[in-house]
Amino acid sequence: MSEQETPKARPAVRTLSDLARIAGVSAGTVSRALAGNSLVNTDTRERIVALARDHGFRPNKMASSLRRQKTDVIGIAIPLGHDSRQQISDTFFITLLGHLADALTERGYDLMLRRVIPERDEDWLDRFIGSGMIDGLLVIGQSDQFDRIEDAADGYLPMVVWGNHAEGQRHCVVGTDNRLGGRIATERLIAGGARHIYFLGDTSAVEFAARYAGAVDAAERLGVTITPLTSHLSSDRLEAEVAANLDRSFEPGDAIFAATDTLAIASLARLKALGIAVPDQVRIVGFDDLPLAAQTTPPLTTVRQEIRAGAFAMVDLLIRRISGEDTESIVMPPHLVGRHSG
Amino acid sequence: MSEQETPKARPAVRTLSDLARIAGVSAGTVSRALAGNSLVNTDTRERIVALARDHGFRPNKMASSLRRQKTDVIGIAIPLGHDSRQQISDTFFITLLGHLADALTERGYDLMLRRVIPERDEDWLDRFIGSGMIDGLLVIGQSDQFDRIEDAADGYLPMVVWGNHAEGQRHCVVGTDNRLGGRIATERLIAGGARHIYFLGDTSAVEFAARYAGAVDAAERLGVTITPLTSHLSSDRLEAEVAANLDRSFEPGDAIFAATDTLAIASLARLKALGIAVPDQVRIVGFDDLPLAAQTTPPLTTVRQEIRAGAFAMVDLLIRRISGEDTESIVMPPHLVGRHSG
DNA sequence: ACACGATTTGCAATCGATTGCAACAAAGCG
DNA sequence: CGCTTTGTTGCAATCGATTGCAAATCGTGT
Repeated sequence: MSEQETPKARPAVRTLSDLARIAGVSAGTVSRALAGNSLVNTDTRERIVALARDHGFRPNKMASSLRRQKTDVIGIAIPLGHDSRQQISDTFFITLLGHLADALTERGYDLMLRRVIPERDEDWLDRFIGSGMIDGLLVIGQSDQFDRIEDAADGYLPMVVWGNHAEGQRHCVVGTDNRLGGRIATERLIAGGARHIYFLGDTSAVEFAARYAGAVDAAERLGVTITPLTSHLSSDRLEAEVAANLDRSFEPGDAIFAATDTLAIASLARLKALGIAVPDQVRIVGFDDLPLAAQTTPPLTTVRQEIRAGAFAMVDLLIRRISGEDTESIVMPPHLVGRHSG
Repeated sequence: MSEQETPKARPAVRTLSDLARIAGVSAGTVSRALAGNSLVNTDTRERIVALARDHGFRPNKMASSLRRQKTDVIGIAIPLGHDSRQQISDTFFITLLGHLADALTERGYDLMLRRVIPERDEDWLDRFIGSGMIDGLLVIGQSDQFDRIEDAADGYLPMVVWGNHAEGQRHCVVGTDNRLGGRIATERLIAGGARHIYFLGDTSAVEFAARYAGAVDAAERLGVTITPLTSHLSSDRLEAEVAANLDRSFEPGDAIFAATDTLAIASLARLKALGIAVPDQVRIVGFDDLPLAAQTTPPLTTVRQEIRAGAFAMVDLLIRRISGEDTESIVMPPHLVGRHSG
């Protein structure tokens, strides 16, 4: 077994200079050859490339990054401000992350993921930016860090944020028109006969606050009562909070607008446990249109966000910002997906 | 607005030398001061630390990594071999990723995520390892890359893999005893009256193959028929494949063992659409015990994997490997969670 | 007053790849 | 044949932080 251990017991080619010595050229030439630089003679280049392959040589990325002042790595920060536990597992964020990974990989970037708990680390944004490890930064969700993000954006161009767009904000954001989404969800409920709407969500996150604001717009305009109920997204609290919030007597005309499909699905489960029929006794509308939303009983009526398109837009904007352009934000329209829950 | 733009229009302290000049010391001293090295005078150190804070100075991590030959970054590779699209969104993998992020952050590591499509990139493992960007590597799922992982493990100690453990394998793995899990799932179905079991999953991934093997063990021993049906996990194919696989006439005694809760939940939805009652006409058992499993109708009977414990174990092993120890694999026992679907 | 030890600081090499500039050779031109 | 042009290659500086070793400072003991 240990004698087998040396199929390639060569001195190990670790650096450009090692390879250069073997090839009988200088390190500079090897560097240029591997970079496909046309300055080197074609024969030389092919010989060097072949040698590199044979010896399994890979240039050290740290050294390269240092010299070029470019890492080909994009940072992804997930602030867990208003909800410090485990928001990373929220299906929506994860789906977005998956698509971002797709888009970035396609463009030749690696991604460096960092969970951030702003309460414990005031300095998270500047630290990440200043580390020199990343060429650009994507922030997934503003959480309650809107102001800090604004501050950072003043001095750091290559940053794009997923979240809500506010009038006159300075950082570049991609997201859904949350207020409009809240409005159409609420209008749907009211059109279905709702007279009293409970909003389930955590309004200290700006995205959700905007959905709530939209709901209030519609409710007030149409003369319907609306009551906010705070429910967090962290998986360890979600069920209990939803249960507590729904432990009330519902009357005809009551309805629920959940800030998130995750919350809506938990509500569905809770109501079933309580023996309350959806949508007959209580109507529910969610937000996101996760794949799961179509599979619940009854299938969930929800407001769709275009996650994949959003992810690709974020990457596109970021890359333009990296090259110096000061891009505008993108606000995507939400679409109501009418199914059977509300 | 643009006049406001310079609240701190100082020359910008970007390097150790910049700060050293301001502090009136040498770069070496600054480096030692910021590292908390006791060689420097306490007064000097405090002065330098304060100065660094005032100027928002952050040492360049690339330079540091290069010099120290240590990056404090752990790579996480997600091979999408047997299922190239979007496996990253599989809830199980994502949950694992979340916990890994927790554990690594706690230990002071950053994480670099890389989706890998081995078909398109033969060299993915050595490339990641050889890049010099990471101090260690976690691989989430062996997919169909078992042999390649074995090869790499011979020459690279700091690597831990989530997946299945095979007799005599050389790479360090953390995972559930999939074969045993498959067995107990199947025994449960048979105890409930099943005479013919359909296995839903993709046996080209070793983890799932082991679950199937366990199912076959139990079925053969107890004289029950078992039929494998190939269903992939990628979100774009999953529904159609499950639908196609379940588009058959079920007879009394038929049951389904889904390799994954995700598949089980999709099956539940499909059977409901077909008007087939669970568990009265067909019993179903899943695998993973995702949070969602408790919320389906009927609640899903499944085999639980301890994801969080597994994630922390992986990180623990990895860190010991980074410091040179050659750790053993960890195989965790699966637990049947009996609910109502099977 | 001098030597010696303990602290503290500076100097300069180092990590490995990249790249501007100079050097050199070969080829083209008058 | 001498001179310019084109094509290749080497040399050495550079990115920014770290660290072994030497040097400087201060204090103390004799």
